Amino acid sequence: MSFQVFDSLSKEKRVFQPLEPGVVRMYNCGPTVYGRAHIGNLRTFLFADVLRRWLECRGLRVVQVMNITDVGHLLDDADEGEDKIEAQARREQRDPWEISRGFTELFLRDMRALGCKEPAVRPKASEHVPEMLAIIEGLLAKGFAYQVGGDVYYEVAKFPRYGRLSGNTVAELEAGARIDVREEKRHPADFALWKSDPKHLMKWTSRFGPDGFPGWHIECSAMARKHLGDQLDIHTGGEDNVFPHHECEIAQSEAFTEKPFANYWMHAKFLQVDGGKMSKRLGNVWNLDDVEARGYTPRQLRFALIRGHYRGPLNFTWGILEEAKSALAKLDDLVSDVQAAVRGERVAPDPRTGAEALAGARPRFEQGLDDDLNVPQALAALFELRSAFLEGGVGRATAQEALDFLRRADASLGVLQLTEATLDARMQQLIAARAEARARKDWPASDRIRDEIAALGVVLQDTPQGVVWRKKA
RNA sequence: GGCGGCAUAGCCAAGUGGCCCAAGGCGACGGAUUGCAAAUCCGUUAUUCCUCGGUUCGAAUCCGAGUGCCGCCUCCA
Repeated sequence: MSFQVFDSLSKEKRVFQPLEPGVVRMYNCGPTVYGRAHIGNLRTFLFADVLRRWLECRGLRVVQVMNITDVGHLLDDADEGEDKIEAQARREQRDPWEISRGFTELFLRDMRALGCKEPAVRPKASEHVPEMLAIIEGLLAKGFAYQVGGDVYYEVAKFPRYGRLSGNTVAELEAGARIDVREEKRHPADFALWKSDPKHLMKWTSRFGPDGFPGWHIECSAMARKHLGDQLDIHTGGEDNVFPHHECEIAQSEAFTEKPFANYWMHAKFLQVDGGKMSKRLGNVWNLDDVEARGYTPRQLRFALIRGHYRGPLNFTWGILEEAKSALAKLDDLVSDVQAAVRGERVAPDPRTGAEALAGARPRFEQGLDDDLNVPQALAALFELRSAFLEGGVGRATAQEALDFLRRADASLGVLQLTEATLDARMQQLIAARAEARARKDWPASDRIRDEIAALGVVLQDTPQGVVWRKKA
């Protein structure tokens, strides 16, 4: 079976085939660091992380590039010109560079907390201005761009494929006619490659003047090209990036290099909160701190956000997080039961017991992820394995193989807890003390100790085979 | 107004022409286990896939119409 991905450009599932055998060049549209990443942002980046992990599990070397947009993301794409980071800086009365540095730090911390693997490169827009200017010059030379005073615009009419990704062709944009006409532009859909404005704080000198700064779309074209070359295998982003951002990137990059830009475009569906768009007004723009303040761990959030298919809508509520927490605890139990069986605890007499269930779960898991990252399918395989082991038991040899499988499952999903839990001396003492109390049938004392143990995060179960303990996340 | 997506049990969520009287999860209910248990286990929980037509030997899956919801076109992953 081969890995299939849904390509939003061709709008069909296609077998994934890297341009260079064995290597995947992947560009993930990263955050604009003018604010704290919220759970909607996080969903998109978690999708990119799972994608990267699965490609690696399939034996491919992934060169993952995720940018940080720290300059150039205009508030208004129709170009009136305030930069989002500068706007935030003005609100906070702080230096824009300080704003972007601060939120970049927070973003990286969130990514680490959520178990996202570190990309090979995290380029910053502000450090790629010369590369952007090089593309702009090239586009001017080829006649795809034109200069008006200190501004440079891309002329969409010159690029016939404009609109292929989003369906917003030049003709349809005219029909829609919601773009403000700016006198100096030749067509309302033309977008800025470079702007000049003396009031700007983050600005660069170029032949277009001393007060220049880049347009929003050019940075990704420039960074992708610098770090991955003219052609990428995969380009990802949130669905809101389809238009205008990615449409414009294609126009810039392909006009400049005369080669197809990305072979596969993958877009994660928007996250909703309480059935609608999250909004500052409703106060439901949650971030990782809010989630933790409610008593949930980053790992639980990760599970909740990757549990559904990335192309399906996800309606976030505190309820689904609670649900995710319960479900994840069951998977944790599966892991610790298998680990115990590997140690020879609570194993079935026949070492091969459970082998059939494992033989069924493994391909189901793989086929799920191979089918455009069908995480729900892959997870179902894990839950089925759990039921089968509980019902029929697991032998020691099978347990060892199952543990290898779970390691692979975790390598791709990043949500399991595979480090073996151990009990410290104090905990062992408490458990022994409780056993003693139980032997004396001193139930009040036994229950008191059990509560104490529970408060320390360990749950005890009395089974016919003795006491089983589990750490609860 | 233009472009696009989605509608499956109480809830979340796979499946996209026969393996489906529809996976998996959460919850609920019943039972088991237990000194007790909020812990654990077992069982039950959609003859049906938004509605109405159509295509087909056969449709949740294809086509048409309708309804509802969502996204983009303006900030946003």
